[in-house]
Amino acid sequence: MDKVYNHKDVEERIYKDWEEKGYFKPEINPQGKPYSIILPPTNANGALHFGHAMYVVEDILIRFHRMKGFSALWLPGTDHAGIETQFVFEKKLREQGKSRLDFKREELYEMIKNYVNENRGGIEKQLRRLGFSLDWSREKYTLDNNVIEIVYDTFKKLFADGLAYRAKRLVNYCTFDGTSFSDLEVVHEERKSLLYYIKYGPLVLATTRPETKFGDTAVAVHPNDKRYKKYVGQELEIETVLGKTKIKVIADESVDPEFGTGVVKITPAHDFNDFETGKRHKLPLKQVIGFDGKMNHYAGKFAGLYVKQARKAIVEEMQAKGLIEKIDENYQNRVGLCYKCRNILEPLPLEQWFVRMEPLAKPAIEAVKSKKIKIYPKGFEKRYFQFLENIRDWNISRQIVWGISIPAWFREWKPTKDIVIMGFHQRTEPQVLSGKTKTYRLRDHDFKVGDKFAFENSQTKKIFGYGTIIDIERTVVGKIPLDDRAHGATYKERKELIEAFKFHKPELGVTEKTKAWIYAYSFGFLREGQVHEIYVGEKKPIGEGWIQDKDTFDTWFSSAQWPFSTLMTNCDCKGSGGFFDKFYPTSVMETGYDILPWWVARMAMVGIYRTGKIPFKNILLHGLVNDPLGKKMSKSKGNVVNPLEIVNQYGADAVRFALIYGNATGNDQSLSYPKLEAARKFTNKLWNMARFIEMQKSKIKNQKLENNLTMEQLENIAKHEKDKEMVKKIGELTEKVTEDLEKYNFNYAAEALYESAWHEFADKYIEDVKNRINENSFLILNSSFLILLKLLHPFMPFVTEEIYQRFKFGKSIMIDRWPSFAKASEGKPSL
RNA sequence: GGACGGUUAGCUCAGCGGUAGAGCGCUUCGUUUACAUCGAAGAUGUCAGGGGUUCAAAUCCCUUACCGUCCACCA
Repeated sequence: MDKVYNHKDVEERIYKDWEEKGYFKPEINPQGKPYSIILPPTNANGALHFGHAMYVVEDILIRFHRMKGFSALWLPGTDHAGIETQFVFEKKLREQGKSRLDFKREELYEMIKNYVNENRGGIEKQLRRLGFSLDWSREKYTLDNNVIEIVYDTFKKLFADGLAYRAKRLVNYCTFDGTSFSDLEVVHEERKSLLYYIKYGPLVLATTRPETKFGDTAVAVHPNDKRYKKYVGQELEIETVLGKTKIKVIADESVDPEFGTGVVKITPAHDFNDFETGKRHKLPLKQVIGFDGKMNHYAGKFAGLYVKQARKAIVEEMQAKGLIEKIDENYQNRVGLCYKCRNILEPLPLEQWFVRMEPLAKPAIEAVKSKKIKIYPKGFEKRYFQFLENIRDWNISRQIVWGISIPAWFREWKPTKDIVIMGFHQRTEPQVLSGKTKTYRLRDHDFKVGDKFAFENSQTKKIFGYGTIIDIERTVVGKIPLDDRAHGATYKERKELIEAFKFHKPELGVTEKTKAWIYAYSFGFLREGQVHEIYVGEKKPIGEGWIQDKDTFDTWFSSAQWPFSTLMTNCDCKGSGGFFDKFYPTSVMETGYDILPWWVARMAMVGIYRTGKIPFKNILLHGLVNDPLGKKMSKSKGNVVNPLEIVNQYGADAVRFALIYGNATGNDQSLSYPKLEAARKFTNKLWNMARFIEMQKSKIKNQKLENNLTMEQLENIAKHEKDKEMVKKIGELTEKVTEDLEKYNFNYAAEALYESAWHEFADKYIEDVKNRINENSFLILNSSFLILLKLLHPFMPFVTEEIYQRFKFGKSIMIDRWPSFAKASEGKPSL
């Protein structure tokens, strides 16, 4: 053995050997109880960063359980990372003087696909460098066909249950990147904005966005504001930069009389608050800013200007016309920025797919409250609840090409002459508009599948949408499902349903046995003159004129399904049942706390919804690795440290140990070079302890001493006081490390191991035994060292394996068993 | 505007009800025949400030300050 441990001679060779021998597969413990972790999917196009290095926690758990005899599965996978990847690619295009707009959708998709394929496999190699015992034969990709199928099925189920619906709403739209984002993806930033006080006829109002005034469809005041009471309900004639126009004054509770002048302009198409106010007062949506970020024709001579330019030009002209009373230059507000390009997001009205969150969030909350899912460290429970309790519907449409296309089809509605009308009570109209796809009837409308009909508001007699019948069920009231989300309304008891029917047809004397018809339909709405039908399914429906939804799913929509989509598409290849049955729910979901709402909470919701079971039993969250000065690593700051360089320099074992040692689970840490150096020295110390023992071996006559003894055997043969003490200490250490690992107290275990190995075993025990070595004490020395190695193996897999193989003539430590200790032995022999 | 986390030795951080801990650094001595090193011994802290609970508080409660993070549609 060399005097110094050289990780470069060891790590690559050993990893290859492990992988070739199939040690990472759960099959190596065929009888074991299942233990499973799904690795958070890494960006297929990405490179390793310290966030990935923290997954060492998962490797520790997997190696620990594998040695304990579990059938342990650690399943890797990669994510197409839609927005991330498309934007990286677009940046490349820009460098070549091109843009995404120069290509057709299909072309762009192919280009990105090729680009990703060229880079794929990179991150997997890097994860191997860290020693991660991932079952690579089971690796999945979010764009694998069978994964996509599962994503489609989930979407279809959501649609059929009335939980996925299409609605035109204001979305956070980045006019630079050309896509909308979910609420979570908006970065809010405090900014100093100019607050303009603008004259609206006799009124003055304050706004930061004078350029949206062309989209104003009202001005609002608080209903109790005495100053303005006389104007409410009036139509004011006002002077604008485009000449005279008229505007209505409304009263709305949402107006804060204290802010500005207490008057606010209502621009439903460009402000989230105003959109809501507009809905309450049935104000028209007047979009004056286009998806290209430019003013449209409503802006008159300002049309074609970008928002910023338009604001400047309009303000100048207003000032010239004396329409601006004053400008407050010290006003602070928060603006929503695109998390990718940092441009200001424009709230724009767009028709998108939304997922109703409340029905999904409730069981996810309940799962944690009832301890079916446990969160570690416990402090994160609050954040989990906070997010789920205040959740809003999730916008899952993205206007990018790199992603899973949405299996939905639209077509323009062409009413036929003999269009049939189906009446809906006024109060059910909102249900239909938000995605109701079933209706119960007591009258046979003589519909056939494929028939078209118009939705009519029975009270106002107005047509508000169209539909095509896709399924008809003839039944009786008593057999109508009460908890049918696709019907919009759900009933707790049959009584309520019968009441509802009586409301519409009192003359029939409805009972459970009354005949009923259930019509399921695809639906389309009348909106601003546009009419279209919606159909959900992968295949183009029969009929003319269907066009597929051009959008793709939010990447997190597929990620949210990762625990079951990976397991449903994997098997143990012996035909004895799929991985889903065996490994779902997974044992632990381990990831950085920063994606708790983005990913973990959504997995909990979607997992429970789709499979009826929790997706994982435990949530374990690790902290962030900051730069040595404690600042968050980021490309823009230029302080990103490449973990591979650190691995090259210190060895994977040292990097792993340094990340665990002295850092409480879930806490952030700063990358510490002294700690890395200390960990490197620790690997070297272990190496030299082994070297010392090897040297002693030659002094011993009995050469059969290579076999390690169990704790029980050691206890029996220890004669010398110091030997007995050592055996006792090793037993206690085994117990402590086992407990700490089971409780996810990785740092405790690492610290105890470091302390015991170095300061007890090496400094005290070896120093003592050195001068009195004989066959008996050598056995103790050798065997307790091997136990130490096994305890250390989950943390430092490479050195421990290299030494172990030398001691055991090539046998792997990975297929040895975790040491058991007399006191709390699980009743299994330790070898 | 809400919420969470942090504030402990020069530095990086553990500890979270029972007389202050680790790594690195520092001081002294020793070793260089397991250890590009290692060992032995040592110094160093009103555990952010204030108040409270307790026989006992770095550890629980309240409060203040500073730092950090997350969430939130105020023109």
